[in-house]
Amino acid sequence: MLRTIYCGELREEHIGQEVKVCGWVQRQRDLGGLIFIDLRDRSGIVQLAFDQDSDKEDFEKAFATRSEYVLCATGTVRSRGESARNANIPTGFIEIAVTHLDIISAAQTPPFEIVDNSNAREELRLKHRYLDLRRPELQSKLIARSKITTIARNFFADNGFIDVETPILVKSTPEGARDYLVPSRVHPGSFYALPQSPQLYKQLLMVSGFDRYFQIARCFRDEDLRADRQPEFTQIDLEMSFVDQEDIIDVNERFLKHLFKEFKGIDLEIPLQRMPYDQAMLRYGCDKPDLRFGFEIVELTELLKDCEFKVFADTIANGGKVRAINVKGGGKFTRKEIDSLTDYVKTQQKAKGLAWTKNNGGEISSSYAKFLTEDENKAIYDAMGFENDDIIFIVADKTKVVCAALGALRCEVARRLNIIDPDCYKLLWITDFPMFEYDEEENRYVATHHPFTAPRDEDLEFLLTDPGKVYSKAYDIIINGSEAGGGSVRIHTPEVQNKVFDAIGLTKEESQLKFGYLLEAFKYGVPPHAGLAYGLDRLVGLLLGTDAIRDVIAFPKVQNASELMTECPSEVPQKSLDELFISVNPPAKEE
RNA sequence: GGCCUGGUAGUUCAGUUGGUUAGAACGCUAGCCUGUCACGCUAGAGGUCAGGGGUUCGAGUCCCCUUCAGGUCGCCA
Repeated sequence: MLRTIYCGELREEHIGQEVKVCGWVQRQRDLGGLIFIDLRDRSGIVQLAFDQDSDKEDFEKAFATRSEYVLCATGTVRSRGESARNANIPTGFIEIAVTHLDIISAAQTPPFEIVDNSNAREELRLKHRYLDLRRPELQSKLIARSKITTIARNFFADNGFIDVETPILVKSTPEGARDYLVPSRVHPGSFYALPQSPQLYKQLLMVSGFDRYFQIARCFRDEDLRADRQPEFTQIDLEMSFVDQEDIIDVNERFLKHLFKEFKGIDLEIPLQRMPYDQAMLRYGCDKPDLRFGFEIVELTELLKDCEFKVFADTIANGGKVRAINVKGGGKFTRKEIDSLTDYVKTQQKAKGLAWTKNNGGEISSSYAKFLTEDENKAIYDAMGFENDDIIFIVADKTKVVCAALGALRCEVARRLNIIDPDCYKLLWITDFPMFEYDEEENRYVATHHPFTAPRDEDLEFLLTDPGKVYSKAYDIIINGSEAGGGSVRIHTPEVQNKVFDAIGLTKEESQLKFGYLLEAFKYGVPPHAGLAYGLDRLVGLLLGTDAIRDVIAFPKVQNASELMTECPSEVPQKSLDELFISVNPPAKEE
């Protein structure tokens, strides 16, 4: 071993001891006859000291030392003089009087300084991710992620879950997200897919009788990226047999309580709040409501259906809705700020606009009030609980657009008003999702969750007659307005499974071709089963208070799904393509 | 695929109405300095203003295209 202790672990109790430390040079301070070096490893920083008493050769090495050199130093821990202490760092009361210094590796000046709160642009940092990862801030995030997975592994192991690895090369299932395809050399023209999730394998493990399955599983989706979406991501994936929705919710509430206690020291109150999907859409305009603030959506359609204002009346006459939120403390928004919010709303599902009334210190102004009667305006005030310093935002549009616009707006104003407490965690379950959504482009129903989700028992009769009326036994766990995980009770009879395939327009032949092995397995004795998967990257991000999951992934991809450091994906030699019987038609390039 | 924001020294940025030789801070290099810890002081090097085209007597600045990065809508069963 080159080292006897980590830099950041040294304290006054080590004074007098001879130690060996290794690390990177954070900074060298040359005072002439005296040189200090801050040596950094993952635990922190310790000061190395060199003076006239030091070995002459060591002193010259210390003089030649530059940022990010890798050093190994042997020396004696000594107290710093009373006046020379640095109370700002944990090792600030001691230093190492170096008796032997090895420069293990020199370093070029890095392209950006390795310091926390680095302002260097992310593009550059990602190109040199190994340097960015030297920053304590990023190191602590990955260390935290490791703690969280350890807590999860231990919890689920303690609760009887068995960790099983499922394949990475799987059968392509073109339902849902795009697959990453992997060609097979020994099967020319045939392709594996990378799994979007271990969904069917974990169900088959239930058929096999493992009863409780758990895996920290890498998943892949070839879709566009977002701050909280990477093409490869990690799930904490689990499945249980002989259970229903309540059992899944129970074990996961206990897990979350344990996780929040262990990792954040927060006592989570369980059982958590639950809200059916329809109610969430009505009150918050989305299926992942952020409950850290109010501004609930209020239905005004009935109240305004006979009004003279064409924008509202026509929308209602055409089957649309008029709904509103009351932003407490928004009365002070300037016209400019309101315009900016209007622009923001227009980016949501192409909403047409935003009507508003504000009360700024008793002075009431409005974009629409003059088109309504006094009674109608009064009725809106009453319905909204309109008071001093409030602003009412109204959106009139198709139901879907109203939900999207107001749902996004309430979050946006909360951000702008800066009323979100970063230490506050609001968790809830969203339940009773619609089983199907109608896909306008494909002219058919598609599964909202996935087609193995069980319909509610009471809705079974509508499965083929009126799929739009069917709700499912699906549930999402929402943390601070972010979907941290989701799951469902699964279908476990071939009859129901075939009906669902039928409802989404899959013919017998197609379903046999895509999922035949599952249907076959279901003929041999299936336990009722259900499960859930957490988005680990998002969960870690939420617990660390970062929106961009890039920050909690060691080597993330950028928005066009490439990796700046390795520059993948990349072209391959023609020979590799020939071996796979693949020919590439390059996209037409302009001369 | 659409929309928005950004790209000026190694880094982070400033750069007025289009006008002389494009600046600052940090970093870097060299010298001085025995208690610094964002050490200090002195001097110095460092620029294809993302790339291409256009307007103009003159473009970092205005226009067009391309490209890269970020955000977002579509997409993500």
